[in-house]
Amino acid sequence: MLNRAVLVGRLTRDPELRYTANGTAVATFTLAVDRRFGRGQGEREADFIPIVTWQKLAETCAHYLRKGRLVAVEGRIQTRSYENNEGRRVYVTEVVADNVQFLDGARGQAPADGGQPPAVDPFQDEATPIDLSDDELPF
Amino acid sequence: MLNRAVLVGRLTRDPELRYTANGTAVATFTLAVDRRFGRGQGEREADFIPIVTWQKLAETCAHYLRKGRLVAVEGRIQTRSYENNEGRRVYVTEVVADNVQFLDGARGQAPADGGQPPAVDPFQDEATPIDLSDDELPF
Amino acid sequence: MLNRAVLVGRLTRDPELRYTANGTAVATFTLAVDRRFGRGQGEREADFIPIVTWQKLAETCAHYLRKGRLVAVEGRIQTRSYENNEGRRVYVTEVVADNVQFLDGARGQAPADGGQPPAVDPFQDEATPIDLSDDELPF
Amino acid sequence: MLNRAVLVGRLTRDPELRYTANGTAVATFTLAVDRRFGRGQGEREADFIPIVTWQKLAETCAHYLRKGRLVAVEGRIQTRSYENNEGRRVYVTEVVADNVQFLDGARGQAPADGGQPPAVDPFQDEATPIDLSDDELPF
DNA sequence: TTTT
DNA sequence: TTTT
Repeated sequence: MLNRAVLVGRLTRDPELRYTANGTAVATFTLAVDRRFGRGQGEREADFIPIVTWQKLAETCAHYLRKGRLVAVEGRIQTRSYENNEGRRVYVTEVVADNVQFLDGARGQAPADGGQPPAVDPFQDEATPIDLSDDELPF
Repeated sequence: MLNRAVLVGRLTRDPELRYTANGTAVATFTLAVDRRFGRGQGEREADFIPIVTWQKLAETCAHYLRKGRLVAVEGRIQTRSYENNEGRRVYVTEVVADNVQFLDGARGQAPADGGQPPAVDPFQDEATPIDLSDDELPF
Repeated sequence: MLNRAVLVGRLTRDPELRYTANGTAVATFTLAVDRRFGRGQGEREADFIPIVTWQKLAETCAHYLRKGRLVAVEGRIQTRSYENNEGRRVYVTEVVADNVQFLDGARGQAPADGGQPPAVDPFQDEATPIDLSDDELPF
Repeated sequence: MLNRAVLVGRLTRDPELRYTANGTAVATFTLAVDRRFGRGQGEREADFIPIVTWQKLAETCAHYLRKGRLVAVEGRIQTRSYENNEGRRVYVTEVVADNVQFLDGARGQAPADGGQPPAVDPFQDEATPIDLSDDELPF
């Protein structure tokens, strides 16, 4: 009915880019979101939140983001389960991002994949949300 | 740095109320958040999102909410891991709610626990977020 | 860069439906969002937040919503200014909604405009956000 | 019932710090939130969103923030009206922030007010929301 | 298994 | 393991 998450944090590692069986790009990364607490707010901990992006946004993230970069992420919380290689059902909760903003201003840095920029303008504001529910995630 | 989730959905079952070693109330439940998709939006699926609440808000939720009730939940996404009874490390992602709004208007219904209302006014707007990071979750 | 508002509240009156010079539908209404405060949370006040919706979502809102209905609204905060009929510049801040969820379950009620349902399925989840920035708002 | 705004943008000028009749600190500033649109996302515009903060958070913002700084702001949308100096009723919509994150990493920069840091640790995560509804805003 |  |  309504499902929205907004996060600001840093990538714990470079994004991973894969493709589904029918060729749709999927990028995944983990966001470390710091949290302060305790009287005086001196203590610090982080939540590590798994992010998934699709299509052009996935390719943009894979191309421009890398470990340590600061980003804002908007999306919805998704739950899914899959059978792991030991035959166990594993439950996953992650954020499916439809908007990723680069907050570091590091456009001049070398891209994470060392390669060519994707054909589309990477600095777009919004992903085009298309029905991908039939896609089998490759992980 | 910034971590906010906002959800509207229905409880999949009555909340569970427990207490930590040092007596803090914790209530947990799962929210079914419907999602429509496909051309014509005819298809429907749900995300099932685990919710945790603490203290007075936990007792209020346990007392007034039950399976099927419509609520709005605000909180932050948290990740944690624990050792399960087979000695495996299990990773959990859930929403720690600091605001739960009852949207059904079913205040006159029998409470989920059939008992006495909690001492505090249940229709408060915001939980008082206190540092509970040392608390060992009983699950 | 990132601009998201999420609201749950009730319409203060029936939505108003208008059309821009080039025929785009625009619906406006005001949302009363209750807030509790004070020790004991006994006191209650409301914020009255102006909402704008466009296109199909506008027609759906105008057709199905009416004064008093409970809705969840997602969108971005927008500021604009215009010259009023006394020649003064007036500044307006409002929420441009791209998702409106009907929370009352009053699908069987008479529609606000007493007429035919719009051709599209009204119970869609997401508006199709199209560039309307050149449209001159008729108010 | 539920009222949450999340913004990332830049200050259009240094914050203004004032005090209410009974000595409560209030800081105000405007956030420019860029938006991209059009095919290719080449066009760019901004929403200019008025922000209000109270108490310690107000003093922290006034002390550390200045024009151009990038921040994330969380809060609720508030509407109020007041009589201006011409005797007209003016309606204002603004975001009352309870969390402001500094995203520039410019902790070493000279503070906006050129003075002493406030006594409290400025890098706290959350404002302590206290009932200030009786306070008369000095503007 | 985690980022600054 | 899921709600209307």
